[in-house]
Amino acid sequence: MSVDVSEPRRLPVMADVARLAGVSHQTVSRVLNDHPNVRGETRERVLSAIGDLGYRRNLAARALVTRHSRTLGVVSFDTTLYGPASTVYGIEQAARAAGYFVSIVSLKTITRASVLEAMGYLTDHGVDGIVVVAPQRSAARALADLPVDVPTVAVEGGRSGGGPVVRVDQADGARQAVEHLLSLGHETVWHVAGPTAWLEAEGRLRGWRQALKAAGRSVPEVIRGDWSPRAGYEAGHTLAAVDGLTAVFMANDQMALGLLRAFTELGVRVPDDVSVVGFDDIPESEFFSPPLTTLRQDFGEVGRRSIELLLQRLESLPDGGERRGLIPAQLVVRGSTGPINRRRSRNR
Amino acid sequence: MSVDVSEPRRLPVMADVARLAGVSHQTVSRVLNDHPNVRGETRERVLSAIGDLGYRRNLAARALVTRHSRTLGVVSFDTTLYGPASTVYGIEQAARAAGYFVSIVSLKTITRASVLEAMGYLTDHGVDGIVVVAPQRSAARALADLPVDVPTVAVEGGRSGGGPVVRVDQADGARQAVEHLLSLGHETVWHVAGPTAWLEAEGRLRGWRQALKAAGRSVPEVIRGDWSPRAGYEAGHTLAAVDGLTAVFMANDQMALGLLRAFTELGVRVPDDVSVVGFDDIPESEFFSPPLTTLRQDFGEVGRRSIELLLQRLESLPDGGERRGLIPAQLVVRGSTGPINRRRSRNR
DNA sequence: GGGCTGGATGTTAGCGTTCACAATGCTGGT
DNA sequence: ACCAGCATTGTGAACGCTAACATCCAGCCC
Repeated sequence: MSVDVSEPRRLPVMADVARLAGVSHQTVSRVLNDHPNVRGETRERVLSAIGDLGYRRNLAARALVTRHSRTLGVVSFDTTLYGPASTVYGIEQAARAAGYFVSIVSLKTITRASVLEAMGYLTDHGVDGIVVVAPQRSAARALADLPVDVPTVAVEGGRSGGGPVVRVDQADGARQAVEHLLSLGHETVWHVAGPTAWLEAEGRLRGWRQALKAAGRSVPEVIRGDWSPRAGYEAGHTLAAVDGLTAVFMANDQMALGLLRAFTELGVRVPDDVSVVGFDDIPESEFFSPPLTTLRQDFGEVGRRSIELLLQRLESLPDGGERRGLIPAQLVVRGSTGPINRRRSRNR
Repeated sequence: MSVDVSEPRRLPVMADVARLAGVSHQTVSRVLNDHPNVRGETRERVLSAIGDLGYRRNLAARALVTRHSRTLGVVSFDTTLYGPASTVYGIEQAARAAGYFVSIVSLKTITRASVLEAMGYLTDHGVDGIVVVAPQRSAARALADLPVDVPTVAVEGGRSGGGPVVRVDQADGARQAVEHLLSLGHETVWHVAGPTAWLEAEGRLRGWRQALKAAGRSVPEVIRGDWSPRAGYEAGHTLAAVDGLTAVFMANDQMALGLLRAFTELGVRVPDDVSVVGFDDIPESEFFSPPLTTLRQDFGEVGRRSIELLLQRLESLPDGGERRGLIPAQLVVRGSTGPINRRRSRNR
């Protein structure tokens, strides 16, 4: 009795396809790479041999000789947060649409060393380009004097080195928030900012301050948070004790949520007593109590633009002159802001 | 006048290191791969040559000959959502800790075809193993009869094929939710479920139903949502009209938020009139109004366990016998649940 | 001291692809 | 009828690494 010990057959390689189609391996390669000079009938024959064998080309071998991998690297900080997660998602979709693959490194902490290590890791793996989504000051600095020679695009990185940067216009968003509140009759606007290490936090802070100054209003003391709802909650307790407070601009929606919670506990009514504006427009914001007025950031567009810029450099496409993508934030007015109520009867 | 046209110098390769260190390239390879039989002094020499030249090994060449890439693939659905994002994050951290790299494919829609395409894409790129984070029924089916021969682990996939699966014990979580509510004196518990296509939704639904039956309670009609806050909001309007309603178990926190919003608008007090339990414990839940009682899923642990199982298969580590990781959900009691209030005076 | 063991190192041959160049055959203009 | 020119196809040599085998030499036992 002979058992059918099927050979541990290797996966088919180009030579196998060539043999079956009765051509040389080079012709197979030409078909695969859409080389123009292949006779239609030959192409058909090769294609059907590929189909029969279930051949798939070995990309490692290809990468070895071409020196590119059609893989893009992404370095990101905390992809658990809505903003980075959405941006990475946008990047991934755009990259794949352009025929690229995406490898990702999520950093727990952003330091010059960790960013550099991540980029080294990615270049070792032969990525053709890198998008760095790391909106902290330290990441921006790490990028500025980069020893790596892989094309790179920064997201929210505002680097000094002049490399391409894609970001949302934070300062302008903050300006819109302030002007919206002032137009409702508020005398001034308080601000709970994000950590100083974050460029986005600084951009929003700057926009807020400038808008107030431009309108000739007093600029209240800045309160700092760490983006978390808890920080907003604590800020809420602080702000509830401020006399004459009527409007607050929170640096992100999560902190706005914490603030709303604190205000609810303390009997501060929104928007009757105090108007609140957030930033990000996370999916939950529309259903806060009250629904949050906030600034929408189009993270998908950020991802797309960064891939676009990266591919421009990679494939030396027509430059378009545009080295920076500045994407506007969009004010979404909901129930958490309203006209100032001068006859309010808050009890503190 | 002679211009110093510096050669477009290639990156150093192993042969360059070998020459500088006065050894053969194979010895360099041995040093790099921690082969035991290299004299200490030789190793030092090689290492310092590597340092001087800034040599980094070419992983494409390595992958070509070894047939592994030390890269793991992740197929995921909508990494914008908190759950998938956290899981992917956990996977990435665990993989990197184990010396693996992570490539990711995010799917917009889950179909058998799209999952298969993603996996083909990943195998083309030579990944050594794949984690599929795609908690829909269709993804589970796609995995069941997989033509690809790469080791795979499913997350939340509960496949019939018997491959390894890591998941949170949804049904048990739902049971905890129901028992918590019953213990507070509620007669029965309504449920707003997720889409039928999602295995998690079905698991929670099953657990809810079984727990009610086990306690001999009536099982109300199921309401379906799509996980979004808006769906919860609409369910809130429906449920506010239900007579005798005192407790609701929402299939996720986002829908719970929408429900809370609807109840606020309609004057239904939580927890005085109705108690509400969510599922997920997103960072925002603690700051809802009121803070949400919910079931915490340890997504990081899910990621770690899935990598652990995958590596077991890849490196044929001691199996541990465990082909499935079942991770318990943990009840977090907050302000949205309370004892039944029989003398309530709701006005409908 | 001769053969044997085993550590340390070198040599050679791929891995599967693309690139550069060569070779072939066909067309058409003169 | 001849040759240029082009489309089509084939040949051989990289790409940079690891695996397998070969070699050398020291130490050891009987």
